[in-house]
Amino acid sequence: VTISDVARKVGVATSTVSRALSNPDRVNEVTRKRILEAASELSYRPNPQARSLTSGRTSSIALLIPDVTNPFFFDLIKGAQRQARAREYRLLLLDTEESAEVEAAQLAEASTYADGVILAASRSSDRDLAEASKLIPIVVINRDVPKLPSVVIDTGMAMTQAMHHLASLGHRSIAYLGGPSTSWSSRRRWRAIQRAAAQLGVECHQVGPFSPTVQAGVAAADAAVHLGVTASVFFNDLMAIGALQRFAERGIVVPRDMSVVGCDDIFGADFCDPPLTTLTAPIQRAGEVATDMLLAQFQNFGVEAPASRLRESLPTFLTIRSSTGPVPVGERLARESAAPAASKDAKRVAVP
Amino acid sequence: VTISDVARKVGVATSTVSRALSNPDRVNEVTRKRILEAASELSYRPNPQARSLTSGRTSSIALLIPDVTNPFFFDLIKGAQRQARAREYRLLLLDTEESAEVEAAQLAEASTYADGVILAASRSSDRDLAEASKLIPIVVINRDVPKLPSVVIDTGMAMTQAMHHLASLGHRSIAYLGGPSTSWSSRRRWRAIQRAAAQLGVECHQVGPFSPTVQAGVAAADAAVHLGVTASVFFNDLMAIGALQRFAERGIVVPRDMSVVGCDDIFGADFCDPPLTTLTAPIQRAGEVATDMLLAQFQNFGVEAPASRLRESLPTFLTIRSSTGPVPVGERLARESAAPAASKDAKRVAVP
DNA sequence: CTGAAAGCGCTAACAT
DNA sequence: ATGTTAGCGCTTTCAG
Repeated sequence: VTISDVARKVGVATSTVSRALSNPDRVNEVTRKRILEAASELSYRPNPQARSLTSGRTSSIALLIPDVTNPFFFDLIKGAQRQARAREYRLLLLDTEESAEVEAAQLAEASTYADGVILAASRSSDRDLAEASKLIPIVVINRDVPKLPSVVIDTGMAMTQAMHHLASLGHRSIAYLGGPSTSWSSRRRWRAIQRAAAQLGVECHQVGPFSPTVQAGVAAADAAVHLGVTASVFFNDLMAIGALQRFAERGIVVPRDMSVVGCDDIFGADFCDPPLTTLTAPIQRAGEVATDMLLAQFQNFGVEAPASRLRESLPTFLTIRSSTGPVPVGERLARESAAPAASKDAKRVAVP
Repeated sequence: VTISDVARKVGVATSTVSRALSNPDRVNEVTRKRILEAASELSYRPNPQARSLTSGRTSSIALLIPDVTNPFFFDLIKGAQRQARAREYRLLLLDTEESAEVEAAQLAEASTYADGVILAASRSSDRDLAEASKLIPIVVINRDVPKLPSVVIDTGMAMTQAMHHLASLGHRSIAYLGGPSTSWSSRRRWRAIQRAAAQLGVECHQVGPFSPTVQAGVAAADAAVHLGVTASVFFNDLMAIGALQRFAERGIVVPRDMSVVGCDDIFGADFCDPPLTTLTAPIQRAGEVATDMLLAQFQNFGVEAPASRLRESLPTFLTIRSSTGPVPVGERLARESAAPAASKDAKRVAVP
């Protein structure tokens, strides 16, 4: 059942039916009513393919994600899905498998069947992204590319809070277990840590890179122990959770022997053992905002262009649970006498 | 850049280009090579909309899920996404918001832009599903609809194992905290429990329905306590995890005072406190299999029809962790004298 | 406000 | 093996 079936039934031209459906106000109210009625009687459903062939719009957006099983992205998907649906767009889910090449390929392909792309935690270079953005509107999440609209979850403030929290508990030597080397977020987090550490006069080390997974958290835990720190800040909750298991395995009691800080507050962070002190990120909101920004780019209905912002920054906050605690007094004394003039400079330690 | 640009450049008809791209073996090898070359020089990309307009195929399938944030579905999404990609299909993700109406609407719409639909944990009636399957090929997951291809995760065997496990630990009174009343899976689980209970001579009660969420697990925990059972089997891990938190809150030590069994073995089941004894389900595999079954329906390339199976059953197994343990001897004696002739019949208890 | 007509980019008979 | 010719279902000028 096509548009011409409806046209025939009503006794008008197909173009009138088309208008009645797409530009309701450019057609007489009475005829429109008759058309709508006939359409529903015939249970007519417009063919999206035909529509996009002429209009150029596909009413769907693509969400590119490095790994769909990473719980961090669940809420992102949820947010994007919800907002897309609210705006009558379809959501295509693409997994880039943590690979820049796959990402580029998906991006190019998506440009043929989607109106826009949301790119989460992109692994591509700025150059490639700029290039791709000529093909199709893009919004990046947790990434800062010149000229590209982005939404970033800003962990800076909360990370500073976390460092103060640790310092106030007596920690003087802290490790940052970093994420993938291609991760813009990880670099930012480390910078925030360094800054806070310098200000607080605590020693901090970066170790990594690690894959942002539970599995890698196990290795990261061992690295932290090897460094001899009393507190470890992990790139994300996934790693922190893996580390928690590893610490338990090695008889290292959290938080007595080691304080642990995660990041993101994903599903599970509140019920692991012990519940994780972490940086709570508005992930779902990020998905919604990104979707809105994307749609704003191709929905400028002559509206007084609200000068759609190019960069939306979402704040995080520190959630203190049970994985952080005070440094035992005995240990603190021992450490202080052993390292009377702890360097104030942040150090970078590589792990093979 | 369209197909005719390529045709002009090579000096052939558009149809030849089309063939070279779609039916490579129906065109001379030399010309095909020249066409492919020209295409890549012009960086030609076929227009999927135009293609589907004529061919009728859209190269995309839709995955309908009651709630994208439910971790159970993460792996399902992963499996479907992966397999779709491998078969060069796009995956549209649709959230039905646990509602039969939304599901029906999405299903109808999807039939206009997708080649097929995977329907996970459908909330619709058999009748509606049969109706919908006339519009578009459907594969259902965890559901049994006459004539519709399905993949079910069969928890029956593992549930029996779990009951044996509990019985061997001395439990004689067990609660099943059920899922949504529309959940086919929940009904099946209860049946398996009843059967095993009868065989083992243990008393069992069903309580519910509950929403399959952490939040509802809290309420379910209280219901289990109220029943005075020594072991609770939850519809899924989400509920079990919520219950674990509630038990801790109320000072009920798991597994000393209460044994807890979950279902699915989702992300988190292994690191909650205590780690959950649960029925491990091959969820990702289910997503892959469902995708395969769906694609098989419209990819019958004249192949000797392998009589594609209508029902694929995936086994689960019992994973014993730390949330189940023996009934304390004192308590067992007390119970036995208090209820010397415990009923062998399963009882259903409603909770307001 | 409505109709006629010309495509959008591609595929699929049907010819050759 | 390739070219010709119709469309697929819809939108969109351009005329009335």
